[in-house]
Amino acid sequence: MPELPEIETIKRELKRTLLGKKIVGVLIRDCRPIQDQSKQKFANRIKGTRIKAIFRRGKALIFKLLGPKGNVSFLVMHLRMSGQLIYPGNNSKARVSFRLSKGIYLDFNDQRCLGEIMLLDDWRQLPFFKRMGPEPFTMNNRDFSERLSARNAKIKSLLMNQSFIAGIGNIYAAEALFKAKIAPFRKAQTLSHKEAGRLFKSIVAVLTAAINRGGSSIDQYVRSNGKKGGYAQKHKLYDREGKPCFLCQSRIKRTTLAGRGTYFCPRCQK
DNA sequence: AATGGGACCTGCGCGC
DNA sequence: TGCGCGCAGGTCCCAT
Repeated sequence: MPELPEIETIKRELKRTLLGKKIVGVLIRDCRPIQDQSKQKFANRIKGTRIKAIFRRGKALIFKLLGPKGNVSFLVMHLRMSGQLIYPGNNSKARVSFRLSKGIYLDFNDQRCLGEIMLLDDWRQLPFFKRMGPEPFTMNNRDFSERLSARNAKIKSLLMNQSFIAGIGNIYAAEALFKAKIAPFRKAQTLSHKEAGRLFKSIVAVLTAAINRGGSSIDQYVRSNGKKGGYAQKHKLYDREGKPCFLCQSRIKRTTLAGRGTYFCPRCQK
């Protein structure tokens, strides 16, 4: 799943339901999500730990765990394209089920099997996080514009580049560009200072609105309670090829950019 | 260093 | 009905 708003939604929900809970055991039905160590080692290490904190970095969800001997470890999850985290879980086919006390499970489902689960002593040492760019909500307009002006890539590719800015994927890149009225295939450095500022504001606005509605449920994404997020109904572009633009009635176009489906309004976005 | 294309997976919808 | 193809919210690896 998904992008920053979806992971942020799950994080907020799981903080309410899981903080302080103990992981009694883990059921690994499919070991593919866990690749950095053996199933057995993973299970032994996680057993008996307590969830002390839950936070998000980019599109990754991170649990801070405290072991019985006071040792700290971090459970890092990336849902990639089709991962789901469900609590309380009820799926006997979940790839991984974390057993909490009273026999209640946290399920990790993942249809396409691209997701990842890692147990680490220090999440910050992971190369994935070391090269990750700033969070949109801690960045300011000036940083964004300055970094943008140094780049030659097409603006949509750059927004989806996690080392440039963290958390934005195909849907929110498209929606933010529409709101800012900037065409996705423009080269980043051709954006005026004013356009860059408008784009940054649009990113923050779109991500915030999506979080407020619990994310975009397209295909697999659901909230941790299994219910759909409400932002897909608010999409102005995504999956609307051939339909009229809400602003100018022109037909929304779809093209491929950097290997990804890319929607835009040929009239509104310049 | 930065950029773009293909690979990794499974399953769905479409056209023939 | 059935098959093959293209497509899907992400990221890594590799060639340029």
